[in-house]
Amino acid sequence: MRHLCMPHGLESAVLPKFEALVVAGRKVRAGEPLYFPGDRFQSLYAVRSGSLKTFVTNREGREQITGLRLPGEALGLDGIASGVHALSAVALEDSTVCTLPYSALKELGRESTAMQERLHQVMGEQMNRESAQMIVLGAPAAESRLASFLLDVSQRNGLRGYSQSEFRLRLTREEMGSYLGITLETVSRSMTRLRKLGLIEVNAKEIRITDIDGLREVSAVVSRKHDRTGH
Amino acid sequence: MRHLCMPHGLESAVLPKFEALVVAGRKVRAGEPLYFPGDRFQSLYAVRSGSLKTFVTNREGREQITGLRLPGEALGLDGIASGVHALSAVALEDSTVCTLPYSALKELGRESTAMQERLHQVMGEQMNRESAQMIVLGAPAAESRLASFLLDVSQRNGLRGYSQSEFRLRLTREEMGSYLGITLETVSRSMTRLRKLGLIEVNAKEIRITDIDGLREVSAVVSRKHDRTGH
DNA sequence: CGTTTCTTTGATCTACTTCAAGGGGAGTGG
DNA sequence: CCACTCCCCTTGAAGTAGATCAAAGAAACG
Repeated sequence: MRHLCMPHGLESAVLPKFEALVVAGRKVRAGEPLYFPGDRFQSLYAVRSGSLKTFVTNREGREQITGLRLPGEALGLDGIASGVHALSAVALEDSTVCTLPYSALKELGRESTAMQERLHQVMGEQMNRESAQMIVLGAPAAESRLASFLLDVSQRNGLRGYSQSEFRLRLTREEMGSYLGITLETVSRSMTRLRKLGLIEVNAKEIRITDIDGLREVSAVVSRKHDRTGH
Repeated sequence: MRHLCMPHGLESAVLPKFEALVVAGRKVRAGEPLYFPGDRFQSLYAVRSGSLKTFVTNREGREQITGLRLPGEALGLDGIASGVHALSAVALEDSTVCTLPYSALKELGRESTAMQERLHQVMGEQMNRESAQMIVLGAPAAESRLASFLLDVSQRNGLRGYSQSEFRLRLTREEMGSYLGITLETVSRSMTRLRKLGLIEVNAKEIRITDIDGLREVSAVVSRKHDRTGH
């Protein structure tokens, strides 16, 4: 469990203190919120089991998905800037999260360089993940967006020791579409096309990647040429 | 100048130390890089004058713009996670930046709570800015993307005491398009449409917002209905 | 099991891309 | 100071990927 709450790079000296800090895992049922926009930011979370989505809801009530959090990943950073959460976080299935009170985290950061660095690193990763997503959204076509997304999930699964080639994606087609900037129908059709290309197998939410290199190729295709930069 | 290098919320006690830390402003000529992907991450930067773009270049040499940095804004965070910069940063015009060595920044953070919080805040703002951009890219149509972008720049200008209604945008149409996920032609056409709606005046790179509320309306329009969420 | 929600697939429509061509504006060199 | 060049921007015309509308099948859930 400590494993999932703040995995890499912590020197053993701080570990006991760190563990004392972690509030016992909290359960979040499928469909239930972990936090809402406007909630006071008090803690970071780490997903221990299950998965959650983050999103904003606009005036018209449209849900724009901004992220998917898998086991071992951090959650809640969106509150750091203003002290108030900017996003909604809702469980996609029955899940558990560790709670890391921010005040204690800050204190530990002042005591231990490694702890401070680890915290910065987590934030930095979050930033980089978001720019990467901007890149996906910025240019290419629907099919390659979906391919990028599947590769991303696969890779993140692998990072924590789960299967890279087979996983269950709890997002609906509509949620994926929202995340990828396309409609649910286009998600569905792209899924079918990838399946017919022999790159993946799909069984409802169960995804199996059968040709990861092929998928990488699709994800790299810049079908919107968009591209007279010529550098 | 201290003003632009780390403005809000620093208690006076740390200020002298902080100022000692800031390496004298560095000049970057129009078109010149501040850093490249792969460069070792050693410092954060704050734009003092001018403006810069950040971007990644993909295999095919396409430049995908990920951000625009105006005076008073932080730059370089993309290196925190891995110790190596992930993006390119290039000046759009003759600019100056302050250099804030990261190691010293960390140290100061350990000494002063305010300093630590300020650093976290800067990172948090960066994250939130990026999710906001994902939202722009995720759903609506070209015209509202452009409107959102202009409003964003306007608001950021206002935040630092510059004019909210009139500014010079050094990005080319192609760069804006890349940032917004549309082609340069569509940027141009959308610009024309906003002009004909009486919302902005355009003179090459000079932008004047004449009807900010109208612009807000356009930015909120969800023309791709995309939207059967019905929450 | 029946009801609701999600997914797939088809048919049409449209906004944006692509291709193309002309018109500045800024900088450079004569 | 003009002429030349290089970019960048604008606008037009045509093609297309993806949105929208629609309907039926498949899971999920109580």
